[in-house]
Amino acid sequence: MPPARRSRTPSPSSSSGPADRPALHLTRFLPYRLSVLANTVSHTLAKLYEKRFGITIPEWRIIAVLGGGETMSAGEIAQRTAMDKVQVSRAISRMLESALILRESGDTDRRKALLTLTPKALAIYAEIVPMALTYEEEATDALSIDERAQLDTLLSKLQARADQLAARPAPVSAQAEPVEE
Amino acid sequence: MPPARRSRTPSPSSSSGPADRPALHLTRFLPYRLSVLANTVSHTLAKLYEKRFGITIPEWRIIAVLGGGETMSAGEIAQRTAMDKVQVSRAISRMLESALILRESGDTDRRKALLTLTPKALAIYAEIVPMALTYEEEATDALSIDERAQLDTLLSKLQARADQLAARPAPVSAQAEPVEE
DNA sequence: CCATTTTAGTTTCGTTTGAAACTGTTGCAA
DNA sequence: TTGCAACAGTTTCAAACGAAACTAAAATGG
Repeated sequence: MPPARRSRTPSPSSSSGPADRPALHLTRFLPYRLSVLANTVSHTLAKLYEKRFGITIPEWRIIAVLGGGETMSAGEIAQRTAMDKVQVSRAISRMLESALILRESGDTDRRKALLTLTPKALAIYAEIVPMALTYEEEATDALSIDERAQLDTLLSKLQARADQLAARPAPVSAQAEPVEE
Repeated sequence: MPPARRSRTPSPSSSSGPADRPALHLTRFLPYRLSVLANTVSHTLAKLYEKRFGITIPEWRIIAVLGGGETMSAGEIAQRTAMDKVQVSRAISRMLESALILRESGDTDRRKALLTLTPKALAIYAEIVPMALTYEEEATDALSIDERAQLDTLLSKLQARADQLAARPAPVSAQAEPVEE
């Protein structure tokens, strides 16, 4: 079937009629497409990581940011991985159990715990990074050099805008009023 | 700060040394970027939908595909929304409770239930679609016409490839062996 | 026909999630 | 100082999730 163009501005001339209602095709709707794509990709990688290393995506992210051997606090990890502190806290306790991470409380500030990867986790890092990069390469191997650059630009612009829109307080207009008209 | 280029192929000349290890910066890693972006967008929309209409994203998706007034089965909805049947089933039972959907069992095949939106849901549809399109417009308003076309192309290509990679059975090589060393 | 398999959808169960409450620690200000 | 607000991180609780088991109905085929 043909891609069925969306009718955002049906025609300035027409004054009414059912065709005037703006239509929405889910498969052309950006948030939907992003969600499905990100889901597909994450799910594939999650299975890969789980099968090979027995770790989850949050754990992988932590390994990714600590993989250089640095030490940082849970809060810093949260920032760098775009996860919230609850998620980080839980991932860390799993990693403590599986001896992937080392925690020692800082002496200057006993609230902050200093976290470092164990050699076991560093070994995973060494092996998982090429695996992740290979996946990324495969996912984009149908794209030209130009397209990859475009993708980079577009994702950055969209993320910046999405952050703005997320920060904006809910639009003043309609709030929990019953649907009228 | 400069975009910090990734060193995939550090230098063909060097034979060893710590700098040879492929590095990975999460913020440059496509799956991570997609996940964060999709999350930001979905979260913003979810709050919007919840505040204004008291519905969740799965419910919104169902409304979106039935919004034209069509009738279809749960399975068909699942296909069109890329949700699995469990998710659809649960969303439908919520919608039955809140009188957003009507279910009548088909006479030719009593396994399939025919689902239709109630007028209440159609009213939501009429109001939510412009809202969704406005969000989409705002999210992309920093993009040129060309860039929007590029985005469309890129998302389609990436999704197609991601689907292939997801369908592929896990790579033959390493499976659940412990990391040694 | 009856038995078996397939299909549609629901339920169950264990896990994951996110928001909010909570604990302990530090910084600040009266 | 001590009292209070801010901060780092954990726990709790209820909702949401996914995989697998389950129920019911239709299709298949012997």
